[in-house]
Amino acid sequence: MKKNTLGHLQKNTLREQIVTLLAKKIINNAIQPGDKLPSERDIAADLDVNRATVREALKKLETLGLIEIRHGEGIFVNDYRSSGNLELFRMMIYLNDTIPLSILQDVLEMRKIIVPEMAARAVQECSVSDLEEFTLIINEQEDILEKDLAVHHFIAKTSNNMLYIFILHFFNQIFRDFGYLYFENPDNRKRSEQFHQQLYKAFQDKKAEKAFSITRDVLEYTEKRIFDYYTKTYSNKR
Amino acid sequence: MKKNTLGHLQKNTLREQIVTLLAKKIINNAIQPGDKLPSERDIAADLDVNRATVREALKKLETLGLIEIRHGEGIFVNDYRSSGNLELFRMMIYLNDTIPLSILQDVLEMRKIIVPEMAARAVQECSVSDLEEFTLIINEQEDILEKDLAVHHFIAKTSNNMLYIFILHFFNQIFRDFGYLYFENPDNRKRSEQFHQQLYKAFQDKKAEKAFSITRDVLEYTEKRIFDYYTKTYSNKR
DNA sequence: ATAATAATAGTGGTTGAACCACTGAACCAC
DNA sequence: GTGGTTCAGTGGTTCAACCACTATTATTAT
Repeated sequence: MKKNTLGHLQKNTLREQIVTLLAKKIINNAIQPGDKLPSERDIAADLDVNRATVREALKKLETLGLIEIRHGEGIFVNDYRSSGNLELFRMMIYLNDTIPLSILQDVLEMRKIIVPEMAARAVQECSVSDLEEFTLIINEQEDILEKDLAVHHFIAKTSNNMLYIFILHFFNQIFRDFGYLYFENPDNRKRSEQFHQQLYKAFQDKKAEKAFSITRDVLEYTEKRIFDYYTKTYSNKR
Repeated sequence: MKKNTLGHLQKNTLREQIVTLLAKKIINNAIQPGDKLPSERDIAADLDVNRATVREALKKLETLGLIEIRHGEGIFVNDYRSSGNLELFRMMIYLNDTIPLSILQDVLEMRKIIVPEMAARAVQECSVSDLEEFTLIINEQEDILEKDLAVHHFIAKTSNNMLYIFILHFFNQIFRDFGYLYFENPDNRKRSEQFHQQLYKAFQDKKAEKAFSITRDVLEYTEKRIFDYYTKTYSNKR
């Protein structure tokens, strides 16, 4: 493989390789916020790829909020800690081999704040046909992970807050990738089934406060179990 | 929109025009989820632009979660309601001339849930040097809008939850563009100054519960004033 | 006839060279 | 100083061609 100053390329399409390469450099602070990147022509020459390919990669990095491209001036690195968006946050999770504990904590904490509130609101907005949909989810979905994700998505949709749907989708993307580990444990599977049943009853009875506490409790249980698992698995590395 | 002396200029690269054009078609359901878009070549020919330009636009739409590009197959429209991200949500605000009331409600509601919790957490995490930074923000920032944004950013940073920083940045992007209207009102300016002072005291005294209630109260005030303004301004259109 | 295989058409991915449009700096004229 | 002019460097766009992947169709072997 060709040696160059920016690093090596390996993965899928050339463009995605460039995205990953530059994103890593920025997130790992190899390139500092405010720094100016080499020109598109220089990057292309350095990586030995075409300028159009580099431009597509840069366009993605710009949409992720990692860089700012100024016509006639150049390409500048943003401070992703203050200018990033959730898609970037998600990317950071997958950039490393293991999900950093700090990020996991952040996600679980935010989830614990938002989801119970939204469950309470969903109860208030829940119509008869919504409740029927809830029944279908609980009874017809075999896979426990998919069922749990569907329940959360139902909460999001029924809350009638589009912003919540988007944020929840972000949560679900993460838990779809890591949740299968969680549900390998029979206790956890049982706890989730219990949650679904309890929550359904709260929706049936229109008890918003009940839905709130039920949801908060299961998320606290989940958080505890995930931390246990995490510290057990990686304790030797820390 | 953004305020400046002479008025609002719209920047317009060909690529961004294409992004806006296609995004509107998708969000307004002129193109349905699951639909296949014309090929890159056909789109380029249809719009009378080069294929490379179209590709850059498509790359952005893909990063926004609006479409999925499959090598050898084609371009497919996603269901943005379940696959979108916050950057897309933000774009939806600016696609129309006026920010839809429903979206405004969603944002304000979510803000009311998240920010007080984070303020409480920030108090607990707040160090002496953090408090000094808070002092600087309150005393040295002249512009009330910038000061308010800085206070919120301080809360986010001090809470030590990176996910919150990202979500708050999303809020701030919106309020930076619309907040000047809000602060034209002297009552609102005064209310915010009061909030900053009260919150600083809560941080000083390490009163997390106090910070929570103070923040919740000001957000409720803000929400009310914004709705008043909105319904007053657009009442004839509805 | 059927199943495996090969050719084909259509799609996105990449390339190279060229030119346009914008920015900042240096220089010039007033 | 102030305002133009030029120039070099940057991103934005174009064109024409080819590569790589996918699904379909035609062909072949059984």
